[in-house]
Amino acid sequence: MEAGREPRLGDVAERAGVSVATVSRVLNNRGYLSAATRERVSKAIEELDYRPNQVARSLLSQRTGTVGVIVPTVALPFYGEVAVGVENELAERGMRLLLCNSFGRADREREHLDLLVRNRVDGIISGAHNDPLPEYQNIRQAAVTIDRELAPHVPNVRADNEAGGRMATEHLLERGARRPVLVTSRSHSRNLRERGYRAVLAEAGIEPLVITADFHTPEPQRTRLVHDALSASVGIDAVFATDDLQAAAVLEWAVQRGMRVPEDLKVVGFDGTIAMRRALPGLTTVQQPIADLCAKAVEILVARIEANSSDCHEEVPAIELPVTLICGRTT
Amino acid sequence: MEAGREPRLGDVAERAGVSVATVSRVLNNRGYLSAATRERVSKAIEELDYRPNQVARSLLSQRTGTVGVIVPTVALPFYGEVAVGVENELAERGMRLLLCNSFGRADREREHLDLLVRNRVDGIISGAHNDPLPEYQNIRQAAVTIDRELAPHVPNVRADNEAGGRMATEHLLERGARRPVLVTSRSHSRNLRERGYRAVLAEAGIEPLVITADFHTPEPQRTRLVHDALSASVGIDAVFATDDLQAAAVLEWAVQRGMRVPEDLKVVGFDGTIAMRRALPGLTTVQQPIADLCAKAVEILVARIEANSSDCHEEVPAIELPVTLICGRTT
DNA sequence: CTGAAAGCGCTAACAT
DNA sequence: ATGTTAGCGCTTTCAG
Repeated sequence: MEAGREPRLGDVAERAGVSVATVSRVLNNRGYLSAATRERVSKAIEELDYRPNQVARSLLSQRTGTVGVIVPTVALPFYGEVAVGVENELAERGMRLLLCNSFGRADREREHLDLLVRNRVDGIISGAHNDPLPEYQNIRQAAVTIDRELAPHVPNVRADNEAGGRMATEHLLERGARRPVLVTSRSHSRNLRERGYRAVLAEAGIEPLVITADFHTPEPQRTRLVHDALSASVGIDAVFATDDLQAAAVLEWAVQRGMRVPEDLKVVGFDGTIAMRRALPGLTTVQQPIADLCAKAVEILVARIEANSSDCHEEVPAIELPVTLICGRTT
Repeated sequence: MEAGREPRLGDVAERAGVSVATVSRVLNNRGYLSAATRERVSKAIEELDYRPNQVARSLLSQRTGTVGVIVPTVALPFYGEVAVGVENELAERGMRLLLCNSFGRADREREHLDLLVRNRVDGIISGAHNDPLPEYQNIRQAAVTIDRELAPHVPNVRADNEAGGRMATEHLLERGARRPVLVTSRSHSRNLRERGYRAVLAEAGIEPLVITADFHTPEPQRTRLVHDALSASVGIDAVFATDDLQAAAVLEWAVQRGMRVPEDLKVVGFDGTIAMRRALPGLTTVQQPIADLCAKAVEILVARIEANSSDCHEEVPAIELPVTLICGRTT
């Protein structure tokens, strides 16, 4: 065998004194093999430190064993944890994860999508956070979203956001809040955390107050946006922030104004990622079951890959997993 | 063309009434083409929404355009940001990123490494945090590490950790600290942040005090470890934590003991990731130039891939990039 | 039980 | 200027 080159099936065959077909058979444990050849081939594989070329296998099998994951950015703890969760589930199945950060930019997501198709990934998990791309219609691979509505026929796995919104708001009222404000990324009727918040306030006869600071606004503008809006509001005594980083901005505002938490201001966040729980252990938050979300998403995706039916055109209801309120010192 | 199948070069050729070679030529813009054929082929490509099969291309070109990234876990902001930085740099070069989380477990890293080789990645960037694996010797692909010593001939890109340790410690002394403690993951002579800390204390004639809580200890044991060690020490008035999450644990300890920060206890962290700066905007920290580290790492890796010389066996000095002290309210 | 050969989708000689 | 063909490394009939 020539040096400086990855060993091939032929190298193993030569060394073991058999044909490539035989080597392939012991590799895949298929067909009848005499114990003697099996032994000799295994030894040759070992000695050459041979590893099958997955590229060649993929070309033949029409399966890459690779899944593309598109998220805004794994630099944010929630998406980082999602990537980890998905990677774990895939690894258990011997599959791999191609990482795509879209930064909430449609053009980036489009490019990534194109690249994933060219690389013939078996499936795509999207947690991107911009408006649905029409390009998703043109692709043949299976797709599943995490916490995102993409299209009626694309399965969406998410936390029970509305229940989470209700729990957070009810909790604030129970702790004596008179005027809980919502701080969220974007306000609209499909914002389920907002819907939970509004439902509870409606029941309590309290006027809602919503502050928005888009997810993808660069710092420090976003923090400034939140702080200014909070300062402009009167009689605020509690905040439900729809993610923990927004909650952090609220806490910072309170510190700068010399307000005591929770006496003067109560705060509840959302997500409860490992990183944020370590950064702000005192924060009351609604924890998403991220590992479960990922497990479910991968389970569904793999099932669709194996079904291989591009005719998955029926509508599918969203799958919602339960959240947990974690009480800290901020309420 | 048959339905439900990705279009192939042959489908395009048939539609355009030319041979596959001609289609390949317009795709790669190689050789002589008449404007007319070029036109017709482009039209066929467009109409079929044809995308070249990268798997087939890789098999032929012996290049996958894919790089494996091994980190402890992108759920932690520092590694999440590294993954984003690397992905960005790769995307600019039309390359892709295969994500591997090792969780500090040697067996996971070994499995990932094996998988990456089987997938014939062009190169590997490792930021894993356990002891160097001997398996790295047996692989032919180019490798670069970020903030990790792997082997003398593997380039290591990192922040100037020692200078960072010095800056943090000097800053604490300037602010009036008498007894700054070091809280770190593991204490040893190659811990450069610790070295910086010790150097400054030696110059000031102060006895160092080092508390360790391993990076990979699961919660809540790690936090408990830190808190107990802090409580057991007397006369502490300042802490240099070698990462921001450790710093958060220290801040939490101070809160629980009713200590004021920075009056009773001054704290400096390390990393300064976007997520942690949002979570704890008040924290004084030594910021790593993560984007620059990634840019440098990818630049070196790509150069080595293109050199294609498996004879990169010469020793290479570590590349250190400057850090920045960010002053917050905790000092 | 094992080997020879076709072919996965593409590119690059080599022809014409 | 374009077509024919071999071959990238592997799996899988089909023979023997």
